[in-house]
Amino acid sequence: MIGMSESPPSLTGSPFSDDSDRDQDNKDYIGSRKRKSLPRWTKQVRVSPGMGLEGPLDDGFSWRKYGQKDILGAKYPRGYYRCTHRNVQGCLATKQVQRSDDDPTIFEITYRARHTCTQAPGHVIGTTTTTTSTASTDQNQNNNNFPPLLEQMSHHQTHQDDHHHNSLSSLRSGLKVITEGLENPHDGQSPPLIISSNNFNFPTISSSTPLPVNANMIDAVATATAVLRFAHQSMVY
DNA sequence: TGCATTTGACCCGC
DNA sequence: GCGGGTCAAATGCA
Repeated sequence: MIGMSESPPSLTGSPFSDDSDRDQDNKDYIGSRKRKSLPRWTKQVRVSPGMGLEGPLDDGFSWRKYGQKDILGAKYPRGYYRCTHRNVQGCLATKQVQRSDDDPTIFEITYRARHTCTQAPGHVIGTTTTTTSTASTDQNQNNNNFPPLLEQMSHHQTHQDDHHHNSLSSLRSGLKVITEGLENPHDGQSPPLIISSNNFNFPTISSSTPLPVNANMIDAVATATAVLRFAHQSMVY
């Protein structure tokens, strides 16, 4: 599977170390429910008001909700999702969806562990939903592929403007992908990078253009596509 | 009937 | 002890 052949973020440098602990020792994990500090990364997704968005944002993967909790100090409950293929393929990817208190149109999505399933996120390239990484609790080196260089990608994608679908243009107007957490790779001081419709171009699925993509870009493209798919679905609804 | 969601309880880390 | 994260039974839905 493209993009998943690589090792998921690991703290120890040993591929799958974090997840495999839980995976191969799954019984122990279930029995003890011992939590380990998994690598995580966060992205914020802004949606247009009135889109009727609730619950998990469709990032191209199939998520199954397994819990919801009211978080202290948070206005909205936090939803807990895991990969639908967890049982079948042992995919340990999980995500948490927290609606922003300040701006209900912003959803903060925290991903933990990467998909090890073979599920295609509705896109031929990329299998992760990673757009931005915060590696909030763990070392940054976990994220071999994170954070995706959105700016780089944006610049690259700029050359593909001609391929944009007109029908998608309107959708983009209300979307933003906001990075947070880690310092800006350029200056380390900049505020979160905001990718909006003005400076972010979504790739086309059918594009056969051989892109000199790297892993970061693949992740970023996958996420961008996922967000776009969500917007499209919301529009359909 | 099978799968997804809800929700209270349980467990762990701080 | 508290709060966050997960489990699992109950429930809903197609």
